[in-house]
Amino acid sequence: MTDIRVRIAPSPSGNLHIGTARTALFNYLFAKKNNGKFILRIEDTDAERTSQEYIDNIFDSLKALGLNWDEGPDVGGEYGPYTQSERFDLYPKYAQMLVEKGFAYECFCTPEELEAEKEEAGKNKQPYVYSKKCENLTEKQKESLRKEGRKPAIRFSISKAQKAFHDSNILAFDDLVKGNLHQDTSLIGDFVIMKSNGTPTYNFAVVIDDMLMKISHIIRGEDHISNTFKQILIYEALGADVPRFGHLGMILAPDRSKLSKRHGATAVSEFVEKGYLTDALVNFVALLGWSPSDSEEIKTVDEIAQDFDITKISSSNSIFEYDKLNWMNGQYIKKMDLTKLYDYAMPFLKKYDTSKYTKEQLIRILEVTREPITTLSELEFDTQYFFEKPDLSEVKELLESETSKKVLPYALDVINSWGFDSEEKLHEDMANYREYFKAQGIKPKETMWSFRAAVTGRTRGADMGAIVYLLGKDEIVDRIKTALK
RNA sequence: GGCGGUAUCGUCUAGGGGUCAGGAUAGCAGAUUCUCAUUCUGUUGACACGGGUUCGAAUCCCGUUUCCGCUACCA
Repeated sequence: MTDIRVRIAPSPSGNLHIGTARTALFNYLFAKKNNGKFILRIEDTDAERTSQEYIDNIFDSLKALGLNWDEGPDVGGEYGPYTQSERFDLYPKYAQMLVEKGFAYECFCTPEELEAEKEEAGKNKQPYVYSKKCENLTEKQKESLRKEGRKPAIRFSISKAQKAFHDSNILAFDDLVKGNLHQDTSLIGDFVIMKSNGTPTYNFAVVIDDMLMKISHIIRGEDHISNTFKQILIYEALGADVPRFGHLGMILAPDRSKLSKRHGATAVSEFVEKGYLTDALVNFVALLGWSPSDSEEIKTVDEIAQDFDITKISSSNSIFEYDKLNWMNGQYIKKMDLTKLYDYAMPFLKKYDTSKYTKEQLIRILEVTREPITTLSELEFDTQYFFEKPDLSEVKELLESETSKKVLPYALDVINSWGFDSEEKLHEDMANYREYFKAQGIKPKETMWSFRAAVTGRTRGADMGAIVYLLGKDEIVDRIKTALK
């Protein structure tokens, strides 16, 4: 059996898209499950849209997701270079080989001529396929065209390849996720493989690269299905082994359109900026199409890899809804190691002067505020009262209530006896404080509402004992006094 | 338009000739807690449609429809 080698080949014309991340994940999982190699190739043929910033973003995002590659531009490998722009000298000779074998030919058509063909087809309501008028040009004709100053593109002859390797017009292959797929290739026009400027087109470059990099399985989005037929024919014409293909359904926005900026975040890095954990992101995105054989949905990438079977992936599109992502992210936040949480959370607390607390105290703050949150970005609001005086406008009414008028002054009376040197003691003291009013018919809940409102300006939040402990006696007294004014 | 793909709760999905069509999330209801949070419990909710085949179809077949993609000298 040949070595399993898969790849992800993003084009650095933007930050790493969540959809690309999912494709990368499935490739990674497939490689891990089958002891294969996962390869990263940067397809930067389109120089105008490429930037180093995007390349870095792709590297960083993939790493953050834990999708480490075995071969790639930075780590190298046997089949480099792994950046397409560094491979430009490779393509012409393969194109030439195809021309010599009769599977490709020079095309001198101008954009205007091509445009006219298309218009004509449109007028007659016929699907457009290239007319092949350059396929049988004589040397003489080519020479005179060249003299006119025309630079030829190279087109691939679909019909010749199809005839050479197949009995009918039908080209079929067995897709790893979709099963048998087929297409009448007489409906496909001869497409350009080398542009007149000497650079390869996508469909040609991928085949050459995948062939040279010995890619055994190509797992990608179903938007590539129609390209697959063209690519298979190129492999065959080149005399290369045809890899296995697997086409994944797309990720759609809730309105069933392509996931785009107007739906919110699209890049992995944007999700991270919004407070999503890469562990949660990767877990969530795996569940779009894949489902675990047991009922446990929260799993690490390694655990998923154990259970992964490309064949059992859903072949339909799936919609990206935040509901479940949010829930899952919350689960990860709740279970996260506290020092790790500290590292991840601090960037979201930039707005505040955190220097008045020790690292241990800050960790405690995070520990007591993490429970209800869904994204790390909520931390800014939820920890606000630890760093700033509370805004009492939202709880004005509550503070003016009868309960508050009894409960708050009394707190001031007894607070000196509270055990501020330990959180545990404070909990007891506050329990007694609640009991005192409970005896007077005020529910513990109500007592705490007033107290919490005075101290934090909120009606809900972290454990009150922890808040009082972390803020300290003087601050609490000061806040209650302010609230009573 | 042509070609290709797709179809199970709102969403992600499991299953698949005879199941109360299962789970997760969201929703709703209740319980616990100092907290309209968390957690826990319960609950609403689906086989796109029309024809076949069959004792029996959500499952198999045919057709329709939906939605998605492709239809470049972009990738």
